[in-house]
Amino acid sequence: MARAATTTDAFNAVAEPRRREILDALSLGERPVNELVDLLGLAQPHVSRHLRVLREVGVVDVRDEGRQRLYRLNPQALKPIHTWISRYEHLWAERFGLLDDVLAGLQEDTPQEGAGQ
Amino acid sequence: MARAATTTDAFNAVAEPRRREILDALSLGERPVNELVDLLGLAQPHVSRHLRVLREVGVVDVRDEGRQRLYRLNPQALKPIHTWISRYEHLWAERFGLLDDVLAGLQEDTPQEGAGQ
DNA sequence: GCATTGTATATCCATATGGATATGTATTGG
DNA sequence: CCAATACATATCCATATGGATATACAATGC
Repeated sequence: MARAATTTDAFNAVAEPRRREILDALSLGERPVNELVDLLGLAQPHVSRHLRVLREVGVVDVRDEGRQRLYRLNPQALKPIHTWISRYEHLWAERFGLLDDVLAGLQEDTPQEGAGQ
Repeated sequence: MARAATTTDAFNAVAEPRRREILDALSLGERPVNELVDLLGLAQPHVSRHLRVLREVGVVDVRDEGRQRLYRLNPQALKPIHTWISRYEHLWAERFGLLDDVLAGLQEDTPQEGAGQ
């Protein structure tokens, strides 16, 4: 079996930097393909293809406006990524590691200092 | 040009579900390859290969212990993912969209209600 | 030293990628 | 109806994936 398709899920879709750039651009508001082409400096067919991938995983939506197609971010579809990665967030917090939290919970009176690296 | 290598960055590395499973397992503590093989139900060479990818992007570290190799999570390397995705977090919060925040900032006295999806 | 255990590496293979380019389709204007 | 604009789709191609399997290497025990 080969590598999972980019259209499998949001994780695979946003692994491509260009597609993240597209999402970043769309986070500022709806945009036609044209503008994205300019912003990314890619050929139009490439941008259209990237948009297709993003659409297939539900990360963007489209709307027809005359002969333009306005793409719009659908942030809900990014939620699983955030949910997953958030599990790890506390591990790189100021206080390093789990142990500090555990200890702090056990003896809640001892003042603490950030052991930030 | 083909798709970026899985070893290009953390984004590409964690696009593979099995590798996320490995990281989830390692978030509970250091583990030898053996245990990961059991946990994932994959063939040992596959697990070793996944671990290589994760190691190349710096998401895990290894330590030799006798004839075992103990893998350990290096959460720092996941930070870029969290940083990126966090840009979008507020978009799926209770209050939907940016506008609410902007308006709330401008007129800080008007009480607000959740404009739930 | 040799077998055993624990991992890593080296093939083989089907698949889909992403860039390039050409062309198809839809909307607007004359 | 034809040209122009705005996108989408259809190739072609090199590449590396991830699973399978066999094998190499390294440490331990006898």
